[in-house]
Amino acid sequence: MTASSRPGTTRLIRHAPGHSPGVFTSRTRPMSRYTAADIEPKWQQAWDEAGIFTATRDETKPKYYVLEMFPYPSGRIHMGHVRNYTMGDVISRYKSSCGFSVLHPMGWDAFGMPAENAAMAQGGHPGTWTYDNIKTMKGQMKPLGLSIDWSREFATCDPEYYGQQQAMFIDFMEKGLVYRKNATVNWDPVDMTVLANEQVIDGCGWRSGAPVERRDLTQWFFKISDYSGELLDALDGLDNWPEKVRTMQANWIGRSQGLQFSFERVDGSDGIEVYTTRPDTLMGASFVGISPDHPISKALEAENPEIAAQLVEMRKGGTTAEAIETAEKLGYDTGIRVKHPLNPDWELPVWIANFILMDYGTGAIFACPAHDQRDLDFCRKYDLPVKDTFLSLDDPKPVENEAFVPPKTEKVKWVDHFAGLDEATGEEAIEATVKFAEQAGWGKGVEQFRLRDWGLSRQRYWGCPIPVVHCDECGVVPEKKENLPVKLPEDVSFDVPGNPLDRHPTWRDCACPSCGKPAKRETDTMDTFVDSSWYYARFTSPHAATPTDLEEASYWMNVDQYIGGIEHAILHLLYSRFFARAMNICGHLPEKAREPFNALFTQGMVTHEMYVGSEKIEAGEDAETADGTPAKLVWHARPVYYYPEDVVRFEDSGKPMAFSKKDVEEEGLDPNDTSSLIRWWRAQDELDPSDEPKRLRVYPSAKMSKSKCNVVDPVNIIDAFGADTARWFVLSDSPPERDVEWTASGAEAAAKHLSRVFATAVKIADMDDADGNDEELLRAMHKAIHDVTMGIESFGFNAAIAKLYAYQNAVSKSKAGGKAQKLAMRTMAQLMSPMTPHLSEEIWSMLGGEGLVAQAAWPIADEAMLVEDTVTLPIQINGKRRAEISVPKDMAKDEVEKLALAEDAVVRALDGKAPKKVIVVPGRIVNVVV
RNA sequence: GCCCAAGUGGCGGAAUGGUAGACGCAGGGGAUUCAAAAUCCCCCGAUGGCAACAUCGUGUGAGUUCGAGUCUCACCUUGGGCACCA
Repeated sequence: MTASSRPGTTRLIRHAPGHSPGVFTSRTRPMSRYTAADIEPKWQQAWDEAGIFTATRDETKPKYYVLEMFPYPSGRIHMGHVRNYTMGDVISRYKSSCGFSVLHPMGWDAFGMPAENAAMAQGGHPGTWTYDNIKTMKGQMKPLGLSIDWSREFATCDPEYYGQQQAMFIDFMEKGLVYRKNATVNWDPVDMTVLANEQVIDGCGWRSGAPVERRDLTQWFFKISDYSGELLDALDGLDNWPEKVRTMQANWIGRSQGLQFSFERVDGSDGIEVYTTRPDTLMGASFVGISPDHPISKALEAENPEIAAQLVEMRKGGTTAEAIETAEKLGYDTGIRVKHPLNPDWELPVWIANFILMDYGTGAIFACPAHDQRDLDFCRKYDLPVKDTFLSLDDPKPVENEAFVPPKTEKVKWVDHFAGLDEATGEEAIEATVKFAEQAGWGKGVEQFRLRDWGLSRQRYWGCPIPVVHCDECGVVPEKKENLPVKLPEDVSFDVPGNPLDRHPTWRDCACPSCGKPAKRETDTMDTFVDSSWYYARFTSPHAATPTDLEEASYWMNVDQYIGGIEHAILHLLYSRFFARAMNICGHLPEKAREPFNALFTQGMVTHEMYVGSEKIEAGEDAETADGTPAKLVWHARPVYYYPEDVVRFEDSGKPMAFSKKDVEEEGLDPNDTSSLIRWWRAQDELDPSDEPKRLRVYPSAKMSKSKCNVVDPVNIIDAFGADTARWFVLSDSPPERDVEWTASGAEAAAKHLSRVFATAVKIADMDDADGNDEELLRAMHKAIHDVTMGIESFGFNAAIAKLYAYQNAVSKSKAGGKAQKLAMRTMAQLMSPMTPHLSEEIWSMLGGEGLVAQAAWPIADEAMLVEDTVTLPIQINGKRRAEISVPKDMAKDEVEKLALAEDAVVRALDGKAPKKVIVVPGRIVNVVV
């Protein structure tokens, strides 16, 4: 019945008439062995010719927009890209099979510093570097067979794109969403540019890593802080975002509720506004503190050199985490006195204190040392009074050198207060106090946010020019929209630091859009995060003459599934959420797109073992060591990283061993002969255990990085195994949100599996269409359909792949008739097609599938086939499995119970007594309690 | 310091409150081969036992439940985020 498998013989490959793109007929060499290099280009061409990835607006179908975070064109794709885009591709292809009209675009986040750095280092123009890189990377991505609509591709450095960004900037200006102000900014001394607060990490530039300096500059800002409350509240609705990302954004926006009020000055001049989240501790006030950058501090500084000197000292403090932790509290008594709002006879001193930030709240506070550690440290240092306002109920002792700061939900006893009960929680007391102050009219409850406006000016060349003009007569005027784009000049040099636009001989010169007189262009360009804040919207109409085409945007938005790295949890995603709102206000996006990403998935990294050896190096001849020995006699080791391909790796009793391939070959050993390698290594170990310079240390799971040499180039993998293997591997093994460790054996296992599937398909294609013995296989098929579908739907790609392994085992062992086997194998092709699209097409056509598998409707599992007629029920005794019985699936409960109680193990356990209780869960389990 | 997430074999990891360890890797045994590679088949948590089987077992300790990897509380460890934000 089953035709014998004859490897090496050619086979006829059938395909349905009428569904044959040209490439089908050109197929000349049916294969018996899986050769990705032959299969993959062929099907990519077939997809191209059929144009199946071109997104088309089809009002009769539901739409689905899949987006992966677009790449920076650094020059080469890496495994992280492969993993990211493969996940998106699985979703995209799956949704397409399910009947959705899918949009799956790709573009380039192309502005930014590296292009300028390259220009500085090796000459040339940043644009040339960027577009060359894009070409290379696109060339590397194409072989992956991604279902991307390349007709929508753009780079953010295309004038068509950034021109629309400029148009939108002008719209934002009109709506009051952009403004210019003089501000103390974060200046990166290496990149010679300004950074947003979000881009300063531990006091250092996010890109350069250099400690950030403070500078006063006139800068452009987006009014993102107007949306603090909305951006925070809307997080609750983002059910399909990772909890982690929502928490990070909520912390970043940082809402607090408090009381704002003014301390009247004893000398009658303007009062001092303060903000506090603990107004209930007002009776414990010790002094009023103002920031060194507070207007009062600045005024005093101008007239008093002693204060000026003190302030220089106070502002010095570093911004790094350790610096803040160890920073000493510094203060200066201004001599100013203010009145306590509840008792005009109670005077408080006003101190300038280095720990008070100007840009949070009002830049001024009242200090309650008993219940705030910072205030307490300050008061102890300058010998200011410390007064308890409440005590612990359990341990009511006054504060010494540790402030008493219980959770706001803990009930405490109040010793001095003016509103609320004698025993109350902090929360209750705060509420009562705010109410009291508002009624008395001296204060009001306010909401404060940590989020500040987004400074977007950058003093760089390779970015989107800010489309405004500075006119002596008219001031700052937006460029006319018909003059857009304001293009970057081509003739620039990077031989000196600073902004080439500033020193360009003519680029700045222009006519004032308002009065027509000679004027100067703005030379700042936009932060590159602006470019990535709306690209998802542009993809819906990438060639429109306006930023978006509202009709297209209304159809395609929102992004149904966004996929990217966790590193963008705050910056990019917060800015994009703001931009979507601003674009809605300007009419570029529909109301529903104010929250642009319906679902977000953050994928893990691809890691690889790291191989580290050491090299003994001689110190410089002139150097001397501490004890005076000439340095050239001193040896020390320097870590040396090895590329995986230069390493011979094997395991000795499960312990990973690695040696440099060069060393092994010099020893005259065969790198593939593990047993002699182990003998060699063990012998070496016994002879001279102290000297093992040749053995490399193996560190697992390090993020792939060029400097650590633990990179695997996707191009090499595709050359060696094919795209389908690379795709299959990055999805298997680890859950997508976690890191996946790239291992050579894992990649080989993936390749082997695909070969097995192919071989099974070849064998089945040769069978005749006989019936018989089909039941078991059909059940396995429907179970696979069910399980794989569930896996994809829930982002459990690794689980879906495991089910496909199991299904392959079932199919290859099946004794069913040819007809059933062919159906089973076609279904295999369909279920695998989101992950391994090329191999799936090959198998599909080999087995007479109609058209392209990429266009076939996703199979639906028959529920009836998922339930077995007879089930194996485990029998538990007191919750421990002790036996099992096989029964018809719908056997009555008491029948099952009778059978269970007759089991040997149960009889033994009962020892003649009656069971206390018997639980029968139909089709699941029986538990006997004795 | 505050907030969040995760701890399961030698390894990556599966498990709607219902047979813990699916699937893969590594390892062991066998078939095929002159031999090897490739391929195919079997075994593979720990302890005891020739075996049937028994006992233990999902970071630690308690709890809820007929039944807990899964739910609750406390703790430990690791990873991540925030942090002089009043």
